[in-house]
Amino acid sequence: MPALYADVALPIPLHRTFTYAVPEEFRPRLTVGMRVLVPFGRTTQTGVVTGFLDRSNVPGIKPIRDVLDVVPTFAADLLQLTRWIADYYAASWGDVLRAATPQGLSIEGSRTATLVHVNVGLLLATERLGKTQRAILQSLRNGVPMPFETLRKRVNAPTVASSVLTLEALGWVAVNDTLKRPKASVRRVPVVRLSPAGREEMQHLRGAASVPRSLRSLLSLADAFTDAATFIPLGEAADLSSVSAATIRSLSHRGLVELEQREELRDPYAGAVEPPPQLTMTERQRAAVDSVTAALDERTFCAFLLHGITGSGKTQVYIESLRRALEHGRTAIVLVPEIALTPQTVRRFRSHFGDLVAVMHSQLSVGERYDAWRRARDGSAKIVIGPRSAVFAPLENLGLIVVDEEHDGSYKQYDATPRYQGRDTAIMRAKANDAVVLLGSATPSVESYANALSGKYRLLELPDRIDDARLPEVRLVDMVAERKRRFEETKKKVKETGVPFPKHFGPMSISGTLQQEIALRLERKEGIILLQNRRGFAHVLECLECGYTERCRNCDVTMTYHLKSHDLRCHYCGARRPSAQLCPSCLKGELKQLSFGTQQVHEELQALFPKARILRMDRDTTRRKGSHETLLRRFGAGEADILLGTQMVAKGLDFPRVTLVGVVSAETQLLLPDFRSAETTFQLLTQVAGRAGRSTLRGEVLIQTVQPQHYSLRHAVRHDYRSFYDEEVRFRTELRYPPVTRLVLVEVTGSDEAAVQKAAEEAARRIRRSTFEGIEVLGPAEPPIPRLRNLYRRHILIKGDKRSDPSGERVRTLLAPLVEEEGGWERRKVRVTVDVDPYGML
DNA sequence: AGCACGCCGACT
DNA sequence: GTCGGCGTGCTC
Repeated sequence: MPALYADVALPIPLHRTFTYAVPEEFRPRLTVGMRVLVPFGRTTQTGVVTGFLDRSNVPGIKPIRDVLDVVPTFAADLLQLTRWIADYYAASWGDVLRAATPQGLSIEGSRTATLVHVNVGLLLATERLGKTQRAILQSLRNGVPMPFETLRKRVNAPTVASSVLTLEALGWVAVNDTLKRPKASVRRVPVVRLSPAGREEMQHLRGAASVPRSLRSLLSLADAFTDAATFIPLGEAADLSSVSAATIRSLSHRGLVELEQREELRDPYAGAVEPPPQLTMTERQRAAVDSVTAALDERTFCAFLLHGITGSGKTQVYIESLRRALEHGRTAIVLVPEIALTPQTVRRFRSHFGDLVAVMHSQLSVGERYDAWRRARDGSAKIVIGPRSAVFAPLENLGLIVVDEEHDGSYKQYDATPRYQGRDTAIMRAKANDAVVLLGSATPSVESYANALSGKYRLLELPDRIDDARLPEVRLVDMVAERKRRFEETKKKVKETGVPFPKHFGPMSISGTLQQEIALRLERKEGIILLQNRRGFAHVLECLECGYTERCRNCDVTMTYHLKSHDLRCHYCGARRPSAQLCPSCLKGELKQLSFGTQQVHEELQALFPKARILRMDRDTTRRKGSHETLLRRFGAGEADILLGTQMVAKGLDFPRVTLVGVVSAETQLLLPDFRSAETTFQLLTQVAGRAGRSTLRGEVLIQTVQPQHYSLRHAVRHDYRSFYDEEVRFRTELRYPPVTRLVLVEVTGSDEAAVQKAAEEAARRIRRSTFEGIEVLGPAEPPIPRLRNLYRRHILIKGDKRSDPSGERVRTLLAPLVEEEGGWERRKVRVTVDVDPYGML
């Protein structure tokens, strides 16, 4: 018997479900995983049915207003997975489900206000009304219903509801509950073909001496069809035959052609199919594929870590493994870092699997994304490729999940709930589906490599480059020594020639060594890539006398100097300020730029090599959609000699002509106040080094640094991941960081610093009250960026021993007093966010 | 997260 | 005396 009540998860930060009555009419067809429209307070929400009940003693139960699905949006495995995310990452189930729903599928209730009173002018003239109320009446004066949200923006008020409702009580305004249509829908196009009658008529006409005027169009139309039985789009038929769409429609009225509406799938990557290149695998690659295949055969969960150096052919292993999964009649997901999801990546998979591949990408339109999701669900797509959120692809019979560049930080959502890790979620999903996970990287995360060494994952290694190309030679350039040398040289020159000593002997970003190598490549017409990462940490103005730096008044970080506009900008909140010439602190020194961003390096390079063609690639030059692609293509085509940019250049394409990679300063990454900085430095350097010398030409990499003795750099020079790992894991163990511990970062923010501090102390007290063996609670502390977008911040860091608490269950009990008591203390003037397994901790 | 209810300062 | 500020509590 169908149940009377349903539990519904709602996209609100309350960690529980709500019970609704299921009206008679919905009972036969409503199932778990379907989206429903429910009344909630004074609003309407889209929720997901998570279970059924035969009885409930919740007082004042309301009925479900509508059922939005015919087929459940969430199959059982996805419901379970989202539940796990909610539990593990301390988020509400409804919020997780919303994150897993294709964009545009949710329906939001919205209230609209309509003017009822006839004469606004009279009201405004005669009645005594508040400012907001007057503005509302003004906005509504033309009688068109307006959603509260629009109204709120129009009158520029923080909230508009109470004022409108007052006006409603006075009888001047009517309030209606309306629903916004979902943005994504199925697109249909008319298609046409000749009907049997039409085909018969054609036979007659072809034999006939003269064609009646009324049938001439049929004759021309027939040319458009290569095959009488298949439908072609109406527009196409009209174009090919020069018969207007209206005429074709009239032919259909006479029964000579058939018109139908066909669902069309919006696919921006359509036609990107190329014949696959011949696959000849190395012994190692074959062994890796065989291991994956064996696990697929067994139909049990198994996780592999594929450690393959750059250029070792990891993608081929992915492709062959995917092929095997498909042969087993199973489906697959390929997760890639957001930045790597380029048309080239897609084309590579499309060339092997054609239309069986569906692409999910945040840059697709809502409709395109919805169609990709639909193709996954109805089984017409067997492989879904996409970033983090593609882990929620509604595939049935999932056999394989590939996580490319598994160490990449973009798998962790850090800026919104749920703060989940896509790679770890993939592992949980595979586990629940008896599927195989293949994590691939040239520089595995310390966490994953530890799992591989402990036997939790199986390690597959590709230690050789596929084309037998040699790894590039990597050299460190000691910038301290370099500066000293340059100082001595200048001094000598001053002595010899008598020219005055330069007024500002500021640091230069390009060392003599790097300069020489660049000159050599320019002469040989070989490509050069220069990396200068972290825009926000460069371009800083410092006082030459006292070392003062200009800081943002909202965010308390050093501001960045922009050459074009000659002003200072905050990288975080976007605030601008003109830059002072004289130090406002000591009033003596001059403010000068002591470190470098891509723009500064660009200018210096151009001065050193006036003839060199330099392409700059950073967030400023790639803001426009597709410009990233264009820049890479231009460089690849040899339109420029030097590609200069931020981390983006490390993840681009392979350019055979590149023989020199220069890292302007390893410190920009290494000096970040984060426990992972050595790891991310090693990863970045290895990755960018991999850009050099993929062809027959041997590549060379120069890394400029002030601490050439640092282990991260030393091991990067020798391409020695394992030694780096050993040293890094020792440091992590000593300081009790992952992988030996599990971190939970509790952040308290608010505009009242004292309140933030107080709330943070209270939060820390509550956490400590229930602490237990193996748990360490640090803080509250001021984070490296103590103020962001005018909000003060405090961090509390929880370190939990992973061995005694492998699932994180026990650590979660500590968070209960923070997340369960939604009201009360934390609602005051501060916000508390919980980030389990955080990435950056700035 | 919204939204409503309710209690205190600045305006007619 | 009211308007509307935000602190507090609730939503099936």
